[in-house]
Amino acid sequence: MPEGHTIHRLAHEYATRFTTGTPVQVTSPQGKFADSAALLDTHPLTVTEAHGKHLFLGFGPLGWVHIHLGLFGKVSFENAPARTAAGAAARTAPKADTVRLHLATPTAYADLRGPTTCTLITDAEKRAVHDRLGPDPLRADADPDRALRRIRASRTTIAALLMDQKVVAGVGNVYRAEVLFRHGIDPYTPGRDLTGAQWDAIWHDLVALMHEGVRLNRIDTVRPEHTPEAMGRPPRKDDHGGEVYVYRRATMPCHLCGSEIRTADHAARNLFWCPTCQKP
DNA sequence: TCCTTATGTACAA
DNA sequence: TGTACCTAAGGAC
Repeated sequence: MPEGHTIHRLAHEYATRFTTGTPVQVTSPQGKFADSAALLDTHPLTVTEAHGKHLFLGFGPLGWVHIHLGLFGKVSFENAPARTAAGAAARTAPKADTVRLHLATPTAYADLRGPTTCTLITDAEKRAVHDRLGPDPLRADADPDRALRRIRASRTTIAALLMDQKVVAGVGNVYRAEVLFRHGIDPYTPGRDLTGAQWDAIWHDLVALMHEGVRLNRIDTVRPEHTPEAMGRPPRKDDHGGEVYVYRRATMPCHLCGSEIRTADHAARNLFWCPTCQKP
């Protein structure tokens, strides 16, 4: 389940295994990508790229596979030959195959499941995707001033603006909640009231946090002085792994001030914040 | 075994 | 603002 760090890591993982000049076997066991898979089958993958939560697999003149994981999408990699369909069927329950995109070489394979987008697109269509995305803290070409101009022109809350991929690309619900906590910013602050210094701090923190996310393959936002070891509290027992300040900690005490962490439905997502540490 | 939930987005009204 | 879509894990029974 992905925020931008996941997608950048996937771009790197696909590249490591498949941009080797070796022809790649491309199939769609689940069927929804079958026609395009047939077109790409046995061609080499030449380059991969990520912008925000969008992933692009380049097949040279044949175009790009545009992937968006949505809320549930996942990719699994194996550094081993793929089992044959017959072998796989013998080993698994007679449940429908959910693999939308299967890439395979003699030494590795990758299975994509549950994406909201997996389509073959042209260079022009890819450009259009980039054009509607804001700066990505994980890309070297990102211009944070572009984001600030949109933020300062908006009455929408900074919480909602951070999730708007036209404003900033790659930030999701966890980084949004955590970066606002780390800078003591009330999530309901209107964009136009955010100071340049606040945005500067948010942006540079996102760059650092998200690079760390790519490296660890995990969202970890707690400063060294606030870790469970440093503060003598039990580590987080949770499926997401990383240590966080507020994300999914509703009703639990704030690590810094002890106040109950609050949650609210905000623009169709769950927002989490500390009412004491994040004052207007 | 069923139900809920989820790190997301697009589209309709 | 509500709804549709895609999958799998975890918890309640």
